[in-house]
Amino acid sequence: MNVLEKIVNSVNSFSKSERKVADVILANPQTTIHSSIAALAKMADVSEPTVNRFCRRLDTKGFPDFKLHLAQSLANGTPYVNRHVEEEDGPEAYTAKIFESTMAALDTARQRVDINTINRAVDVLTQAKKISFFGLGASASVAHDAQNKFFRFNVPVVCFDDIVMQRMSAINSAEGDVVVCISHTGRTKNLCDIAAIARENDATVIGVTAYDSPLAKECTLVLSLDVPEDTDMYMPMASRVAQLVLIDILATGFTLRRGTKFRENLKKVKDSLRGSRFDKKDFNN
Amino acid sequence: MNVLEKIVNSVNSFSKSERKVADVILANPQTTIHSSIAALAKMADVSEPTVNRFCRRLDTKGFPDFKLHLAQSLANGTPYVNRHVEEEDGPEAYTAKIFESTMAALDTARQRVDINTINRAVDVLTQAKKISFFGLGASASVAHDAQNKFFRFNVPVVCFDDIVMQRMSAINSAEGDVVVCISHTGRTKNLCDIAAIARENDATVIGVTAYDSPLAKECTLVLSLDVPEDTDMYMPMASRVAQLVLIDILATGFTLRRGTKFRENLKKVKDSLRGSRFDKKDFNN
DNA sequence: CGCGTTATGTAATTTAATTACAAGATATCT
DNA sequence: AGATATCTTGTAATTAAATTACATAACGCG
Repeated sequence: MNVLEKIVNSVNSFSKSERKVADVILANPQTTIHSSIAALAKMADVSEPTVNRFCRRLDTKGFPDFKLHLAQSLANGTPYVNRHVEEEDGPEAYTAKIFESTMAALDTARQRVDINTINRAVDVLTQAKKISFFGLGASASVAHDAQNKFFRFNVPVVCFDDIVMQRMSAINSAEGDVVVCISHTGRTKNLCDIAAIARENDATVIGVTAYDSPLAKECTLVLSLDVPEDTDMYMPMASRVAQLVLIDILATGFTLRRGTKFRENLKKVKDSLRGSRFDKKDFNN
Repeated sequence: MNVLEKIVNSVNSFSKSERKVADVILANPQTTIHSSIAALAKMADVSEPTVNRFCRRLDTKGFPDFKLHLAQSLANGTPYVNRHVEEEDGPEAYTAKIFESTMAALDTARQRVDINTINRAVDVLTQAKKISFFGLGASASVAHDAQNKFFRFNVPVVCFDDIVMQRMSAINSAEGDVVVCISHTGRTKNLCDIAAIARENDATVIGVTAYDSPLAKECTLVLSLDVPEDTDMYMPMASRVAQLVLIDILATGFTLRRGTKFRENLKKVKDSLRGSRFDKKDFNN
């Protein structure tokens, strides 16, 4: 694990003064690696030995060794760490934290996602007679987004964020149909029911949800992300971004599988939007 | 240029002893970063000042600084870059590329976003009598997501992805109302109209859109992201993720501005979801 | 071959980091 | 509540590391 993450993770096992050191380092990591122990101690308003003890607590040999590790962390591909937003944060602070936490979450997701399952999901999707995306609450917007993407592929795709519609749709599903159920926790009862109903009717059910959750058990294929979420905010943020990226990946896999001539079809859809736009370049939405 | 490359490049401009130092470092770079100047001098069979001079020749402040640079080189930072998906990419390749491109986009967005505007947007939102989120196409799901977030704050919030509804809503807006228009390009004619109508009716219009676009011109406040987009896929991907993160930031700023007691209210909303869930831990959607 | 220039090493100095210890704070138990 | 133990933290002393200043050696060139 890299030192930056380690600091963030063990932030509660720190003492008051160590905490001060951690804050200063996290706030200006670049400055830290070019500072002496004395300078850092002064910035954090603690004594030099405290800084030293802080370094040792993180399993480094001492301050110079700590700086080395820190330098590597910063240079590494994962400079982003999940940092919690705090009460007294100003706009710069929370903006930076949210961007960084999201990037950190995506990095984690990338490492944990199972490529084989993705590949199989793409397989199933490309052969689907009909694709349905179901989500509730925050996951509903992910489902909508998925619909927007797959709709461009000229395949029958529906999306419902209404339990009754979802239920009706699930009951009417048949072999060859693919149902994608999206839920961060995988514990939304209604959605579990939908998944079960769809499977009883021989549809293939793909779950974009937590590993080992009740919903996961109802699915044919589970794409789990297991992204750490900032519970302080009481809102799904990073997890939902990861879900969206996963959808992007499925959509991309889909187009690649369908080949070049299919891509031309995509371009046609995009061009069709041009009429609704003001001139200059071309682009979507 | 990283230090390792620099050593290799300037290997012929070195003196005999410096060359010895370079050889030792190139042979065991990992060892070097954990050695003292004395140890390295001994390994290279030169004096300590020679090592020091070697470091300075490479434009570092001295030996410790050189070790820092070397450590960073070794961490071989593959920072996130926007890598385009290609026809022949397999599942691992396109999965990695999409994750990385998205992270790169977020990184760009973070650097370009204007904190002042964010702060002002949060200001306006906290004082809003009513908040409306409008988007079309792919941006509609971003608008939905925003609604889902702000709805938890117990403020009057609406979201329409239908031009007619948007239009009616815009016409009925009044001073103190805030309208958020979301569009990647900012060239969707219908949305520009909506923004203009809302402003004519004294609403504050926040645009989450491209800088200097037709839509931007109609807005009171413009939050531009200017994220590079992979045009090959003909789908908005990274841009929409950046928009979502921006919404997260606005929502976070909102809750922070409203203070602690308000956060308890948020928790209440979250807890209310519990009944619809299977047990174990608690979380959203 | 001798002079000037550059390269290198030795020893002194300075700077930085660590250790040892003591005082203060905090928790725990009676 | 008070006393004792434990954990934190800081001050001062010590040690280690790096840098500088200077001297000597190697090398190139007329």
